[in-house]
Amino acid sequence: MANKPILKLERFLPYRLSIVSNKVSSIIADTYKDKFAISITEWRIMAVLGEYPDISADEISAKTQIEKSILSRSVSKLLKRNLIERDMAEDDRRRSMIRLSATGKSVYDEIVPLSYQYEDALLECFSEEEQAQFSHLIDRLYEHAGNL
Amino acid sequence: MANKPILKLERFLPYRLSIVSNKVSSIIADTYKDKFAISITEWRIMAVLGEYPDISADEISAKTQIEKSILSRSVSKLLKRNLIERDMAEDDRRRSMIRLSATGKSVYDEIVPLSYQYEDALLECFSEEEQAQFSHLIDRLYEHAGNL
DNA sequence: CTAAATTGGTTGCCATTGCAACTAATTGGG
DNA sequence: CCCAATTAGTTGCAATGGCAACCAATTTAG
Repeated sequence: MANKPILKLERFLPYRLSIVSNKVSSIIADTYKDKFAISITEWRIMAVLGEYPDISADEISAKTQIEKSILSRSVSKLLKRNLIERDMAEDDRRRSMIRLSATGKSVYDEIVPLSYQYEDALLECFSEEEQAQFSHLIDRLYEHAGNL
Repeated sequence: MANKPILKLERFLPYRLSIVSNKVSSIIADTYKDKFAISITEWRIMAVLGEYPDISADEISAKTQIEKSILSRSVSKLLKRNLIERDMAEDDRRRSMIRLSATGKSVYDEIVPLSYQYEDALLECFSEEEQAQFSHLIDRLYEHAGNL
């Protein structure tokens, strides 16, 4: 007769990964949600723009893994709130060039330290060595997951 | 003058955690989505029911971290598809007692091995020792994140 | 050149999410 | 007892997500 295993959900690694990731993301989101009314998606867009000013929607999409329709709507919203600016590329009038506005930059400058603070607080449960290990393992897992 | 750091999103741990977790979850979801038309949420419900038959919606919610309104709707859907069964508790007619139906159980029995297979495949990029380490670190991170 | 294919971005539409308000059953305090 | 508070679950509603169809600009092939 067939052996029928059960799944221990709370020990299943993909599940634990998801739970911890969601918890971390939602705590972090709370640090800027209340103060600036910015969503996770919007923050990710602003974050890459802080690092790479004047990139196109497609490039933002590539860097953040945000799907292009979602990105398009988020960009509209951020434009309306004057947190970012956009104009079209000279050489290709389909491509947009997006950057943080002055307001957006000042919001960015406030959120970045908070984010690093939270990351530090989160990782303080690990030793230096464990932090490095964990970081490395996450990178490898990500790479490996891509080839499945 | 103020020192204004930038955020390297792709190296920011909460971000990497989220990306890898989403990738893993979505790959795993594909293994049962096509064949059984079951969503991640639905699968989690079925998974805990396979492990703990005849528990209430509230207990499912506690074990899966699924918010109760979402749970309620998912349960309705699973009932309609005859994947689960429900009746009300004798001693408290508000509380439901939910379990997998025969059909649900057979679906469960098909998905569980696939899940374990995927987990193994995912973790094969780690040595035994690294797997144990990673698992342990995730648990600690989860616990620690809870106290922030 | 010009028509077809590709690319960058937007929009329509429907499913999912999640807070808040609600109903109904149960419990607890006076 | 009985009324207020709590608990289990459902539903309304607005926001978000994501596929697919679409438009317009650009590139490529013939």
